[in-house]
Amino acid sequence: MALQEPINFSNLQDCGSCAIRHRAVCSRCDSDELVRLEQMKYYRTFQAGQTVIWSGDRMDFVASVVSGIATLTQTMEDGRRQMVGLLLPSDFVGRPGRSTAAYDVTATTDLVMCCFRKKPFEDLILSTPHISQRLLEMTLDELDAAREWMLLLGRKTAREKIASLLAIIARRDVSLNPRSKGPIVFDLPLTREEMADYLGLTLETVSRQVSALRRDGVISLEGKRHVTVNDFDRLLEVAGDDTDGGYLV
Amino acid sequence: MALQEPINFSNLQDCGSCAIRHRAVCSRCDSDELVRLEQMKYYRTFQAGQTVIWSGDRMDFVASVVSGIATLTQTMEDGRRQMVGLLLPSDFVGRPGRSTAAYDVTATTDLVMCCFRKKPFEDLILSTPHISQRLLEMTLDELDAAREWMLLLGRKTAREKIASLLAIIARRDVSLNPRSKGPIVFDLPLTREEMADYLGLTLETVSRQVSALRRDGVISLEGKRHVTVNDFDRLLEVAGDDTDGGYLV
DNA sequence: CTCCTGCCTTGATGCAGATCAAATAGGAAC
DNA sequence: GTTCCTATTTGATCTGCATCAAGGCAGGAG
Repeated sequence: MALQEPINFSNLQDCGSCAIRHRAVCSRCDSDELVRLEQMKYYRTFQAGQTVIWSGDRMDFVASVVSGIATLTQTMEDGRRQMVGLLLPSDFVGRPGRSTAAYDVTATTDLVMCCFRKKPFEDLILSTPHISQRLLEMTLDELDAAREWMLLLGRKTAREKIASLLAIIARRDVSLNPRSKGPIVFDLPLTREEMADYLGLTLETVSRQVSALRRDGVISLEGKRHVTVNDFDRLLEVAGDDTDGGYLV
Repeated sequence: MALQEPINFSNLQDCGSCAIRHRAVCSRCDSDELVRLEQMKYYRTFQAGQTVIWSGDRMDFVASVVSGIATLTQTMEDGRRQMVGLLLPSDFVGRPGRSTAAYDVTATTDLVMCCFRKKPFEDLILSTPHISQRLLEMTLDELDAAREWMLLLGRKTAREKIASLLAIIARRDVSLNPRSKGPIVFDLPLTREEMADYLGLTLETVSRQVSALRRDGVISLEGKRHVTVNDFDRLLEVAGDDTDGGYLV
């Protein structure tokens, strides 16, 4: 098909060559099941900063993040905000059997999502254990992550919170671009304010604690976003995590 | 069988007459599926305060809470504790496909659990969509609850936290013993320290804030555990929750 | 009855992180 | 280059909750 056109995600991409094929909700599907999924899927793109959907809005799709990063946040009436999820490529958005969004979903970077029309998707998972089993597995992983975050929010100090967040991002980065040796280097995908919303802090405290970790030699910074983790074990220690659990996954 | 013996849960109870039959992981099962479940199930009882399992221990069962209340807690090396889940009757414990416990599970009251041997249960859910679909639904509910708790832990004040906890317990109590009118009355199922571990506070702060809510007339206390909610809307307001979402569910 | 013991309350004080305020640093538009 | 504009840093001060420290109270054992 129209190969010379500027890329339009609407119909171009087939599941077989999808970058998240082996990790997303569809990872267990056989080719028949993929055919059915392709019939109900469409791509949507968002620019960094755009809102994907507001909490309470009608939501007639579920989706997988294909590329980019999105956030889930809750907001209180007086404006206090808490980020409750960070969605990375292959993560799933939405809930079968629910008609409205429970959280604000925002594109933190440019974002591509693979959306499935909700009704057909709901019908499909009733007949396709491969999808619902994978979805169960992913949901259980998210529940574990949420509970780990509860420990962070309830009991960790600001310094430990920052170190924990950096450790999580560093881990993810290593798993995506494995480099055999040398310090871990990455760009922060979040602003100071977004970090604050994730960690239950103010942006000033985030800034101060990042500076403190730099002063103490745990990390180095070039510009505001580019981070070098000089000693990952040291970072984990500062994060208050069990050091023995610190394998890079 | 031996009807005159003191009650032994091992073989006595059949699923058909089970109190949580319609809410637990088995709620969608047909009678064939129940027969298979019965073959792999056994009951265990715990006294208030007993530990069901320690984080990291081998866990060769999954289970439903039949009666009583259990807690899930995480502990850091230095002893800081955060409760990450409160398990009520019909709630599910354990994770298919995982061999060790991820959290400490403790009986807060006397507790009866309906345990399923893990390997047979895992085999069963592969062939029984009724169970895995119900489990998915319950896991998604828990994820929502965890995320609501993240907002509480990250952004609410001590006063709001206490009010939120009381509101949750009050809601649950109303849904279990609906009384058409009058103030909501219940016994706290948690000690001040357990409340503190749930809310990310110290027990002293919990005690002070409970006293403050009593002083302000939001609640009344008889003894340390018996609570009367004088005005539920007022309680929700203090909790910082959307008042319009305050229907009793 | 008294003496524990576990749970809870209350008071005094300290400090981590919030809040208020200002300065600085990069980009983008021009 | 200059001028905005936004993100970030840094400083000064305040405050909510933690921490440290005494009791109080109810229930069980003797």
